Amino acid sequence: MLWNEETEKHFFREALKSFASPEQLFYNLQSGYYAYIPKDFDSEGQTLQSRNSLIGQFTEKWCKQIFSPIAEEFGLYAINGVVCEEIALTKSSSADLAFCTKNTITQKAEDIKLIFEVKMSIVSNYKFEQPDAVNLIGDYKSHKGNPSLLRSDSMLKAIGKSINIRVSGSNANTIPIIILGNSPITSTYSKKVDFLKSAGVIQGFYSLNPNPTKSDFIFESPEKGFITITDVKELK
DNA sequence: CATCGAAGGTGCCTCAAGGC
DNA sequence: GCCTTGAGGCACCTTCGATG
Repeated sequence: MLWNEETEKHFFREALKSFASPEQLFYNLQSGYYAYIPKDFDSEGQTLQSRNSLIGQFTEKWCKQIFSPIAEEFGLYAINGVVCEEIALTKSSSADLAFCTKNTITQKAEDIKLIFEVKMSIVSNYKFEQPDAVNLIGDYKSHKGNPSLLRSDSMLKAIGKSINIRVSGSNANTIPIIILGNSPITSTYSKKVDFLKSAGVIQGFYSLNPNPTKSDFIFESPEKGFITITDVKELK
């Protein structure tokens, strides 16, 4: 299964059940608990920070799970947090996910076959009702937050990290880099992702969320530098 | 045990472009 | 001309790992 609203509800339910308080996961507004600030709502001075790390770790593990069977078919391991000093993957800035020939965190460059950078977050908006109900109240166009690849910051971070790998030495030249998101991109990056692909810097930006909204969205870029994955077969 | 730095993803502010 | 919309950039807070 690719990313959908159930995935997001699952994240909230599991986090609430095992370790997180509602205040860590949702905005606590006067009218209730919200995943994002709905448009036209007052944020009441809040900027939620406590969810960031949690959703970051969740999405990186989620990507590992969905890619593991594919890696195995190629005789490779899908590993989170891969370190390889010679291509700028340090302990503090490791590869979110990578396909490797050996099942270890620290790798030699020649054993890394594919690098993923994960840039995913909660996409739609939800309202939490005590004790454990999480209900969809709108897609990403209905709230103030820009999820995943729709944020310029996220695109710049992904591009910057990829360039950092590319300029670290000749060892990094032949390893493909894929950016994984769960939202579309903005129109202003459509041509840029195609140029990054043709220039050989980043081999693709993939959205693993087939239905981010019921209204219009950018499904793919002209040269397929950005694509929306619609089933697991296509992903392979 | 304390400190520091980096990465995680959020809302706010500004400004330019487009619609009327 | 004014108003709306959206992209870009910034500051923010939390967490975690490395280092002293």
